[in-house]
Amino acid sequence: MTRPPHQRSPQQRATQRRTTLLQAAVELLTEGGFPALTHRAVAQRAGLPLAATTYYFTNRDELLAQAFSHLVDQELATLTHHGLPALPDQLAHTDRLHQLGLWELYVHAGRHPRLQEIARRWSDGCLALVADHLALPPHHPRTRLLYTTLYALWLEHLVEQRPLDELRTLLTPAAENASHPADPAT
Amino acid sequence: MTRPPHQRSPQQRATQRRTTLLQAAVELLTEGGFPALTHRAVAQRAGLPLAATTYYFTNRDELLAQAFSHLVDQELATLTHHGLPALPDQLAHTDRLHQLGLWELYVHAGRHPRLQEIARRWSDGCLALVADHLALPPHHPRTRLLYTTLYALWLEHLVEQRPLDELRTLLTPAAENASHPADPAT
DNA sequence: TCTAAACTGGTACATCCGTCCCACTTTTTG
DNA sequence: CAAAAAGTGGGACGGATGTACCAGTTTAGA
Repeated sequence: MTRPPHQRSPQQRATQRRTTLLQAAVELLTEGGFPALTHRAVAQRAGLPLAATTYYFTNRDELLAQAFSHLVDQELATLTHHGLPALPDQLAHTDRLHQLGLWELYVHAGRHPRLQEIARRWSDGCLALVADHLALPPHHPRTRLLYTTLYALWLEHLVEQRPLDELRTLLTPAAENASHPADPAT
Repeated sequence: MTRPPHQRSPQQRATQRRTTLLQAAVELLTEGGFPALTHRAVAQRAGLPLAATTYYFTNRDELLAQAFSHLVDQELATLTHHGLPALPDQLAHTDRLHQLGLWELYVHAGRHPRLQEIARRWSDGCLALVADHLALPPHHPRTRLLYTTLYALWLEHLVEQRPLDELRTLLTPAAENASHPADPAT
């Protein structure tokens, strides 16, 4: 036991510092939006000196990109773990700003080609999730239809804080019928 | 001729200055995103002194909110003038960043209650446009369905720069059938 | 063991930002 | 016509930010 028990080797300590910084960046980003992502804030939240942020990430843009990637990975993992039908409950219970941060980054990617590939990974992951739910290939029209509807209702809920009823009914087994509005009632 | 010909009365000059500043703010916002909206940049683009921005708008937030409102008005007017079916061509031809700026502001509104009502005006306007296109009430399931699909495909195109084919087929008259994937082919 | 590389952390710098202040002119009001 | 109000423009202030620098330490490879 020549080392403190909570850190193995120095390069392991280094990579742990990296992820600590990344996690801090993600939290700040989701809590306060883009302006909250400053080197100083990240360092303080991670309990590390300011210079650590510039040492592990060349740019603020770099930090942003990697935080985005990190967030996408996390969110996609959570989503696949809980399954699509649990999405409405998750939206209702987990922090709204957390979800919002992800979508802010997604839209932000429209201006930065570097981020675009990450944005595509996010939407591809969501589409795959829907395909899995329907047991259909991703390119199938019905998969696409449910995907786009989900996409829109999700974001609309986050931004405008509208009720989730529509989304809920879409994801119940009866959605098979609901997504075919062939019945011209009213 | 006691006045220069290009300005009538002083309060007319004042309101014109207001709108000039607002227009400059909208342009900067759509060209460079949020960080581009600074008092100095707005003043410079409008050809006015820096203090004019703080004179006509108490806050940067005020300026942002009014610019957002201005942009929504503009865009909604253009959209209703050209009609929904022209949307894909418009998306393909007009500046992508311009459209993107609007959606950035829309998502940004999720964090600022003051902006939320403007965001709702935007989405309500879009929904009304779709309802008009289909000659159905806004609450009709089919209206909602086309609206959400449009919403998602539009934003996906802007952010990820994916082709617009899907959107195009949705808005052709044949969309009546395309939006009912009742045919379980494949 | 010795040297080059990686890592650490404190600090300094130049820049840009929002906002305030103040002198000055023009317009409206009583 | 006088005085109050609104409009105008130049400049300054305090604060925050990204990033560079550098002295010191620790680790890895010869």
